[in-house]
Formats: sequence, structure tokens, C-alpha cells
Amino acid sequence: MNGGTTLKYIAEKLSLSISTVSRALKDHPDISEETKKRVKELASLMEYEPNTYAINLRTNQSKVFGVIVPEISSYFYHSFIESIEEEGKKQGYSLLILQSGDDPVAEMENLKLCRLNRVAGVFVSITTHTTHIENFLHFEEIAAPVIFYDKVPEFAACNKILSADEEAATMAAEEIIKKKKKNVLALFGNKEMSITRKRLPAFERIFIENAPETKLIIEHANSPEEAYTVTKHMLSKNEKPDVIFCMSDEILTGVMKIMQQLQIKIPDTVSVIALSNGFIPTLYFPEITYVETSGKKLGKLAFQRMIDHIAGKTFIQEISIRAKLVSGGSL
Amino acid sequence: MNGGTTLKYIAEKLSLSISTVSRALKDHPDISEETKKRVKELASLMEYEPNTYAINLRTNQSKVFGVIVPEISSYFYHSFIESIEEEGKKQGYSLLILQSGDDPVAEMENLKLCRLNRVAGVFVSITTHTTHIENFLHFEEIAAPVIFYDKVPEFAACNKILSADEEAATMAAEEIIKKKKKNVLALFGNKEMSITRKRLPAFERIFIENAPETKLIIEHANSPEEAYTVTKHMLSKNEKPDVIFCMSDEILTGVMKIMQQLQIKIPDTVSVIALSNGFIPTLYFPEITYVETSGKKLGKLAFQRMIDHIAGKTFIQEISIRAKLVSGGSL
DNA sequence: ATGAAAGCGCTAACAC
DNA sequence: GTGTTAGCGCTTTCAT
Repeated sequence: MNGGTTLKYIAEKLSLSISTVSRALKDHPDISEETKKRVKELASLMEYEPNTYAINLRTNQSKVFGVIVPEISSYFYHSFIESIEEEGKKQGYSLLILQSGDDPVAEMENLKLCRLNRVAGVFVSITTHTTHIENFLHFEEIAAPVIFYDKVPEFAACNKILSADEEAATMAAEEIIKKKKKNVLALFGNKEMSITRKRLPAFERIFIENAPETKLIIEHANSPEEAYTVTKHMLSKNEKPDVIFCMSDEILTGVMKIMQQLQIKIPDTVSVIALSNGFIPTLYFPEITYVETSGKKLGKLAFQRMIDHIAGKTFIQEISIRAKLVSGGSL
Repeated sequence: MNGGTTLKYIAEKLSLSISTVSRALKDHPDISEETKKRVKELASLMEYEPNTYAINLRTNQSKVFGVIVPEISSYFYHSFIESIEEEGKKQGYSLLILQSGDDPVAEMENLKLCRLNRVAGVFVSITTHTTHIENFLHFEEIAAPVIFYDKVPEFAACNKILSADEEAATMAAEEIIKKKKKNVLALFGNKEMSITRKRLPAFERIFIENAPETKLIIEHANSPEEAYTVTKHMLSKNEKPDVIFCMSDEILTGVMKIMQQLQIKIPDTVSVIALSNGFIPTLYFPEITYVETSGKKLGKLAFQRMIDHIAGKTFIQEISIRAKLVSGGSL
């Protein structure tokens, strides 16, 4: 295995003690230049690599971060993972990717795996059913920092890195008003979802405050199919919306399907605007105007917070990334 | 850390030796039922968890698989990862996800990381520039099994799990012929890519053999944008294609954009068929007919091969997953 | 049926 | 400047 070169082996070859070799490799000041040179030469010749597990055993820590995601197959989450991976690599960290599948039981098992792997820290987006986060808090006390991202516990005091949900919804609403749309169909996800609970009120408020005359119809859809159906229904009415707002990529895909089917001209007949992670809107023509909530940026921020935390800056923080309007021509 | 319960701790509490405790926990036949019971009770009370690193250190192996992907942000790869993750979890394996970004240097670094982490095996999709795979072969000799998937070395003898590229291209071609299309625009990716080199000849051959009268135009596109441009150009000609074949999701997105822009009726005016990993085609109306090359299935197969390999079935194999036609209404 | 001891590879406190 | 020793937590051989 691994060529199997160990400190012991090098020590024997050079008739030195193991500790001398260890220190030489670490440029310990006590060791003579001469010895250092001999040791390093042989080490590189033998392609010596320290045994990670021996080190982990001693330090009870590993250079691995646990990343718990509800599901990998979502543009948002894998762009998050990608970003953590890139940042981590620079500092010698690897990633343990764990899927919770929105199941609190799996989530706890994953947390346990993080403990068993003595991870240096955990990034977690909690499931929609996670109510108790004591386990995470406890984990943080006895094991390693926990950074919550995206789906975070609502009340507890902990490190949270958030998409700018309110800001994004606000920006979309403002853009709609700016474009003088009067008849808004706004599609949101499941009412229980935390992102819905954030995006919806922020969205509504802008209209109430800035354009109370707007006719605003709020609908909820739990899947692209539901979004399709709801939209189809609304478009069949006499008074059609002049703009459709989609809370997420998932909803956008459902809406766009019926738009294509009915061959509705965007933005001439009906405009479209969405909140998105940034890939889906570019698939259509015209490209859909959207407010971006980027997994990549979120990842960078979460990673930085983790590094700070590890470096001892253990104060609690709640950070949001900035939302960004990307104009596509659909509004 | 971890509540910190160790064998030693349990042993002391129970006035037993460490080895007795270790054996009791493993149901070793030598140990009396009485002792087993006492040990197990205390262990579960203390939430004893064996220290992974100590075990890894002794066994020089870990229950972790390395997964090297060119990029996480591709539906194909993350569905592959997802599938490996699910299968692995059942057997107690975790995943070390490494991105090569299509860079051979990063690829080698990732392989090294796999070695340092004493992974139980490596799944790798090589970069387009990887020419030497000695390192992988060497790794396999000294460390752990290597399963190549998707992008695999062409000539070397090694375990390969492949998408059914030829079969998929063949099926698409046959479907086109079956639908009596006479004027085919076929868009392929970069000529150097191994999937292009497999899909293109298989696709062409079917027409030559079964429908030589078909007018077949082959074009290459390296990006959605290029696919868009090429398609736009071809659609502006007098003799328009009656069907467009897209080698990949990437190309499909480019093609669909211009189709939407020109408001071309699918399949009435022009039909579309693609080879796909299965998500993108469902975004459009009508849904695009495609031949599926599923990352998920590939993952399952690759995982099974890995398990077999670890179980000692070290013979070399080259396996392809079956392609599947999914009808969407676009052809 | 149980215990003692060695060793996996590494680090660090403590000699000399 | 270099060596000795103990120990991280676990498994396993060899006693008893």
C-alpha cells in the first residue's frame, strides 16, 4: 500500500531515530542541516507521504468537511458543493458529501457519520422536517463547527449563511412594478417551506406599499406539474395576467412548459420573471429575466465563515448573500 | 470529542481487559454471554462508537470511495454521484468527491488524495487530455481497485463501465428512419471527444446501411452557442432539415433556443431527437424524444463492479449500460 | 473464558 | 542535535 514508506523505514535506512526523521521533515530548528538534507532526500526518493490516519488518530481531527445536502441533484446544491470543493482544495480539505433526501433520520445518520469521521466542520442545509437542532448544537460543542446554509433553523442562535430571499423577492417585485405590470400571477412553492415563508411576504409587501392598485394573485405549487396546471388554468381566464412570477426554478420549468404549449409570446403577451440559481432561465428564448440566488456565492461565504470559525472567531453570525438581477428579455 | 467513549474506558468501568471488551462487542464465541451482555449494555449506554481512524490505521483501509469527476455541475455526473452515494450508504461507504475540472494535473492530485485517504476504491472519469493511465494502473496494484466510468481510456486493459454510446446513437438513427425522415441535421460535439468518436460513426453507419437515400448533414458544435448558430444557419436554407439530432444535452439546449426563437413547430415543421441524461428534454413542450444514457444506471453498475472487485473478482471487464428510448412527442 | 502485549504510523514531552 | 518513551484506539496473537 502506498509504496508503504514510513518514518520508521527512513529512520532505519539512515540509522536515525523516528523522531529525528519526523522533525527533520518538519524543519524543526533542532535538527542539523546535514541531517535534514539526508532525510528529505531519501523521503522524496521514496515518495514518502505521511499516513493521514495516524495523524488523524493522534489529533482526533481530519482535514475533511462534511457537507449535508437535501439532494445533490439540484443545480443550487451542486453549485454549492462545487464551490466548497474548490475553496477547500486550496487549503487541503476534502469533502464528505452526505445526502439527507429531506429525511430527518438520514440527516441524523449523516451527522453521526461526520462525527465518526472526525470532520473539521459541517455544512448543513436542514430538511424541511427538522425541528430540533439540539443535536447540531451539541455536535458543535463536542466536535466541530457547524455552518447552516440555505435551509437554516429559524430561531436558534447559530451560524447561518442565507440566500438573500427577501431581497431577491423584493427586487423581482420592484422590477415588475417598474415595468408597469398591473396583473400579476405569482407562483410560490409549498407554504411550509422556509424559502416560501421568506419570499412570499417580502414580495407581497412591495406591492402593498408601492403599487396597491396592482392585481396580485398568489398561487402555490408543489411541483413543476402543479405549476403547469395552475398556470394553464389562470391563462384560460378572461382577465389574463400580464406577468408571471416564479419563486423557483422548479416552478419556472412548469410555467414555461405551458407557455410553450400555448405558444404565448414572451414578453409581448405575458412577461415572465423568476428567482433562480441561474441555469434554467438561460435555456429558453427569450432568456428569462431572473433574480439570482447563487449556490456558488453562498458556498464561498459559508466556507469563509467556516475558516474564520476554525481560526477561533467563534462568534455567531447570520450572513446573507446579495441578490442580483439578470435581465433576459422576458420582462 | 464524540463523547470520547473508548474500549479502554469500558474495560476499566467493567474491570475487564480491553481485548475482552473488543471481542464481546464483536460477538466472539470465546466470550461468555454474561460478559457480552454487560459490555454491550454499557457500550450502548455510553453510545460507544469505534474510532474510525484507529481502525483505518490498523487495516490500512477506509470505508470511503474516491470519486473523480470532470465536473460536478453536470446532470450526468451528479446523477452518477448520487447513485454511488445511495448504493454506498447501504454498505457503509462514504464518498470522497474530487473534481478534476478536465485538468490532468488536478486529476493526478486527486488520485494522490485517494491514496492518502486509503480509499477502498476509486471511480474515475478521465479528462479529455489524459493520455497516460500508468498512474491509475499502478495505483490499482499498490492500493485499491480503480473503476473507469464514462470517459475511459481507449486501449488499456482495465475495468470500464460505459454508457451505451454506440447503441444509443444507433437507436436514435433507427428511430429517425422509422419515422421516415429524409433530411437529417445531426449535431455532434467536439470531434476529439471520445463520446463523439463513438456516437458519430454508429449513427452514420445506420443510415448508410439502412437508408442510404437519406440526406444526412453532420455538423460539430463545441457549445450550446455554437449549436444555436449552426442550427440557425441550417434552418435559413432553402432545403430545411425535417429532423434535428442532438448528440448531447448541451447541444440540445442550443438547438432548442433557436427553435423557440423562430417559433418552429415541433414536430410538425421540424422534429427533434437527442441523446440525453434525462432532465433537459422534459423542460420543453413538446417534451423532446431522447435516448437515455443514465448516470444513475451507470453508477449502479460501476458500484456493483467495485464491490465484486473488492470481493476478489478481479478479472477485467468492460460493461455497457443499455440505452433506452424515451418518447416525448418531438419526433 | 480472559488477559497481556505488540504493533499500525505518527507526535511530543522529556531525557541526554 | 538526537534518542527514548509514551500514547492516540483498536485488533490480534499468544499466553494462562
